[in-house]
Amino acid sequence: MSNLSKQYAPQEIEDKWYYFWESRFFSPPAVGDAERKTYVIVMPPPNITGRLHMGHALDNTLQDVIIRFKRMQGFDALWVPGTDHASIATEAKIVAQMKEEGLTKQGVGREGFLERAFAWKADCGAQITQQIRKLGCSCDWSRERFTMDEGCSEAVTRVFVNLAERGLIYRAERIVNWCPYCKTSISDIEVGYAEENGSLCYVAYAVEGGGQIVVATTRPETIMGDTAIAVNPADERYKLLIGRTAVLPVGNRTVPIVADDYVSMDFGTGALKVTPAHDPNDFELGVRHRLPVINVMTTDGRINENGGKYAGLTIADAREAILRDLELSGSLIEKKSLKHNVGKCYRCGTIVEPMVMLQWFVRMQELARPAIDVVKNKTINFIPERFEKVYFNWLENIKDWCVSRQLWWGHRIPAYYCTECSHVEIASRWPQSCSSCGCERFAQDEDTLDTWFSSALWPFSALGWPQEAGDFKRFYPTQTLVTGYDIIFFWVARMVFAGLDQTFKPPFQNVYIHGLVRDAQGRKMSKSLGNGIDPIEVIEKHGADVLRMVLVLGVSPGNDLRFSEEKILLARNFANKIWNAVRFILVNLPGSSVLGAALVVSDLKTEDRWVVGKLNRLVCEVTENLESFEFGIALQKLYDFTWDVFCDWYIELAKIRIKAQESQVFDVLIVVAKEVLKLLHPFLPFITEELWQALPHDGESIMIQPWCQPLPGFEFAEEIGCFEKLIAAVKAIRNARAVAKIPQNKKLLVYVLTNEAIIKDHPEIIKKLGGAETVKFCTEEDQPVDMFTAHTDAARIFIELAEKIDKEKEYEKLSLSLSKHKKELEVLEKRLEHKEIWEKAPATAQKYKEEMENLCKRVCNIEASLRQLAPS
RNA sequence: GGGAGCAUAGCUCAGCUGGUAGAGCAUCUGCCUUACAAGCAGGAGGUCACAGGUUCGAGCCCUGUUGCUCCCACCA
Repeated sequence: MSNLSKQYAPQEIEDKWYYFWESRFFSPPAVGDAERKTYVIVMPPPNITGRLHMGHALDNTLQDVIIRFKRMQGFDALWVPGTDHASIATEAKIVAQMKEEGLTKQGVGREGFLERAFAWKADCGAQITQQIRKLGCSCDWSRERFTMDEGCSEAVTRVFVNLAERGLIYRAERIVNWCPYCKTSISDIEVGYAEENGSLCYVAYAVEGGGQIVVATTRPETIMGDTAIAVNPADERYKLLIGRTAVLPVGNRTVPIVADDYVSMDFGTGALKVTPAHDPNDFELGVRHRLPVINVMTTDGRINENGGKYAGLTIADAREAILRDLELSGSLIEKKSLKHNVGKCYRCGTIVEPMVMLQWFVRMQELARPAIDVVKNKTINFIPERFEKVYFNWLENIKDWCVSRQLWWGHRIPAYYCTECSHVEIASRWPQSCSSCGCERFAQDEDTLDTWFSSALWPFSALGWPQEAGDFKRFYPTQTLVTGYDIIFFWVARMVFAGLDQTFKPPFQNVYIHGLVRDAQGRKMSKSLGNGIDPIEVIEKHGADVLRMVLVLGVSPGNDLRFSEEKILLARNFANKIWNAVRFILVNLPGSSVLGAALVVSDLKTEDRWVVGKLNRLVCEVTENLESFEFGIALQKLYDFTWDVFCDWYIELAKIRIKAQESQVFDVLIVVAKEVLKLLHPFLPFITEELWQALPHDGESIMIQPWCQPLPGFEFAEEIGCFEKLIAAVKAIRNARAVAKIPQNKKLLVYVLTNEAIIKDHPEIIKKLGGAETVKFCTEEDQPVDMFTAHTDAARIFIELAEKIDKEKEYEKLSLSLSKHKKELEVLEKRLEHKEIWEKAPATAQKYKEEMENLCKRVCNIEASLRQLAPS
């Protein structure tokens, strides 16, 4: 089989192999051999809001690398794929889609809306799973899940009911973040703060019985919601006013002046208008002083009927109108510009309004504790470790979680209100009768749950929980979670506490955190910038392996990654390199003989031992790197070995033997190539499969080959060092040629003076790789005098020049390099002078000593040459 | 206000537990050597941000400084 094209064409092979694998190897049995260990990853489910972006490609590539590696290591490796209903994001998309058709949510009704949503899910979900396939992900599609499928929904209901029974879920009027655009409450972490220019208005309130009090506010439009003015009890300026009442400058209502430590005396005037309905701190203050709560806003971001004459205005308009009125009435004392932070909805960017509303909350304090502990005691490891801090910081300062959303797309809250007595039943099924009044008519809560509520259960709900048998039993808890640092709070922390609380086990052992994919300029890829690169386009142009390589090469845990055209070329060239290396073997392969046989030490030639020994080291290193999630380093080492050791040296060496009709070299070529392909397979699954299949092989597929093991007895530590002396000699010749400016196509006459057998025994290697026509070995006595000289530790090399050398120049040059080497020697000597190095780092000391010896030899060589050249 | 990350060749970045600074691209020189010009060989290019400290030895550890980025908190 040698009909491979000169250049690698991924388009022709990828789909073929994917479907070959999918039907055979992705799905480990639910009831397995007890001896076989499992390794499980549950895929972070992509939102069904659109196409996959580069972040998904990175996330999934890393997971596929791990899962393929573990599968080859002999684990029953399971990777569960799925998609997320992404309630708020998806609902927004569907609303937008309906708007184009002139429809509204209310118009089509809840049923009609859900019908559309499920159709959207079917469509978008299928597209996403197709894209994941294109990437080459070896996940088990027979176990594909969706956060709103029957099982996951059951899990959600069950957890909600369970938490409610234990008093960990409650419904209450609390201040929440309201997005007037999405028309739903959102949790604290779904609000992003950005600094904006605003103004701080100083507004005078008349005090009953005379005088006035001036407050500073950034939100004059909420004055109608004021229910107090607060001052610090220690503030001498206001001591006499505490307990009196003030009159609102608009609307004429009176409010008490209260004292509270919360108020800082040095901000503004030291007096604070208290609006419990629209500010979290004011709400707390209101609770302490039993202040009434007056909501002045509607859910779509306007002033409501409590706002009197301003009712119906948008918040921005109301602010202008009130300021105008305050100015007219003389109440507006001053307006200073002030930079302050404004909260915006994570999804749509609309300014979020804090509002008091009746919502459902999860009591977090008690749930957070165990989640902190499992990371503290290393039951769960973050990679890199530093993200633990972020995690602890959040959980240690946790606030209750608002989980109800005023949306339709999601898990409907399993709370049922008795239509007679309003009693609430929380149950997994529609209740039979009211436990309070006995009547049988109920209305279910209209709200749905925060999308992250179901995400929190994903590691176990995706494995079949609450069904305890089957997949859940065999595969839970999982081993590794791979995700980005941007969702540590949103998701990771919540999975940990939900898993511990519901299954009594941590849901995973390792949390591998990766960064964001940025563009070539280092900017975040985003829709608004239009700088996003579609992973599928890259795959179509260059193949999935190239995309995967770009994403893994240079990736390091927790760090962002730049994506550039330059890297694509690097990866493409590498794919082409391996392709051609194997093609070289195949086109030269002698026809009939059985090749790629197991290697026998005694049969191996010196360069074979060198390459096999290097491969052995590579296997150890790459395995270690993969075990510790150092993917970028592992791939870099594979790149270096493949290109430098295997292609540039070993294949070049093999050519000599192929020309001599030796067939045993093919055993080594094939064995090394296949081992490298196996090591590369987790990273580049398609090309490695294609090439592995093209080489003589046993077995169905590379993806189920046992992972490479270092071969005992094939370390060849000494042989490697020895052979590298020969390499150094060849390099010295090449170098000398370049320095002497002899073009490549001109063959050289080379003399070599050496005591090393490895060099003396391989004139053919020096000829072929050094570009020499003739190689002659000489001794001290008969060494040539008028030739260009180069030095290695082990040899002195003379090459014939087109012109006679300038002895003086040559002498100068050699003297220079001699002094350089002597300086190096001095440095080493100095280091070894200190006794401590021998005690603390004997290996290093030994290395230095050897280096010194080599350097000494080289210095001797140069000195000898100098004597030859010396003007008499 | 609190925390984190980054600063290494012209550019983009690697560099694990301290042991003589690496890759790709770009650049320069020479090669179409029958696996690959998406290639081969060779070269040039670095006070590892700055200042101290620990150590026989620091890109790596400690302290401080500067610059950039991010996250969290949110005194109206």
